[in-house]
Amino acid sequence: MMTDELAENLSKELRHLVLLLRRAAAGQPITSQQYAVLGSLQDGPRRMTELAEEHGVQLPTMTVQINRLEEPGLVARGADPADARVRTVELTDEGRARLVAVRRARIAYLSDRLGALTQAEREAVAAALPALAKLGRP
Amino acid sequence: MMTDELAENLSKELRHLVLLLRRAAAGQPITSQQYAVLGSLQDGPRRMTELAEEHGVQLPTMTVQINRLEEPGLVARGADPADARVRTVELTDEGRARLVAVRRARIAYLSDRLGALTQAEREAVAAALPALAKLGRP
DNA sequence: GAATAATAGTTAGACAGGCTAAGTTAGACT
DNA sequence: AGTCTAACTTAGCCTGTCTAACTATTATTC
Repeated sequence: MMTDELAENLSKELRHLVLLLRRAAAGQPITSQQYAVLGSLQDGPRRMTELAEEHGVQLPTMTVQINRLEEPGLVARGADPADARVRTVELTDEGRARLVAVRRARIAYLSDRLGALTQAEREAVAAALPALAKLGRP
Repeated sequence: MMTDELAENLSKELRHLVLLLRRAAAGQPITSQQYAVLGSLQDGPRRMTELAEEHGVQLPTMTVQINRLEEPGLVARGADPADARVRTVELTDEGRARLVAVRRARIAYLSDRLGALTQAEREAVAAALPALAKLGRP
């Protein structure tokens, strides 16, 4: 297999990316997961099932996540008028503000880190992003 | 800043990579972190402090990790003859076997996923790996 | 149309992974 | 000898994840 060597190298580097992610999230008022969930809500209300699927977790996990975002008022639960079993979730104004602030901080951090690369390295990262995105969602 | 747009896109894709990592680790006999720690031991014994630093965690976290690897006999603790405060950790034969098996499974999974990309996409990923590695360790 | 299935969520209990604070033991340094 | 520092471990807390079991609602089927 031609891809085996690449797979091996990719496997080694995934750990570094986890560390990068940890550092990018450090010191922020919400966790990386909470940020991701808020991001899913920015274009309007979603149902629990959708959110769970989108984030690759089971429903109970999403219930817990949403509980923890609801408690400080970052999201609000609603109901689907067409189906009383369904709970919808949407951003509050405060949640939206938080999302924007955290996004800004994250981008600033990554931008700073990217600044430590050479121009060629940045271009290589940019060129690989679509493929990495594709890898992540089977 | 020129890098801001790249940072924004990278930020978006990091989540997909987390999912990739989760899937690559799913169904294996040890967790992703445990695998990473075993990997650090393959070239010989290490001290706790080294391991913690290398994995970007605090010492107590590594203590717990090693406890969980020691209990099923995948690693063994030893002593440093020169300094009685230091604990060393090394792979057992079983730990080494486990490491090899999990590595093989991970690579097989990633190789399979990479097979779903085009040749050009694989090349883009390969070209970006060094830069991604550099990003992850500041 | 009542009984049964399936669907959407939640609750409860378990475990890994991470942290800080505090304790222990051993070396280093006046 | 006495104090300071270093290397670990222990304890307690939190997040993130899971499965199993429960509730409530909708869909199906006879």
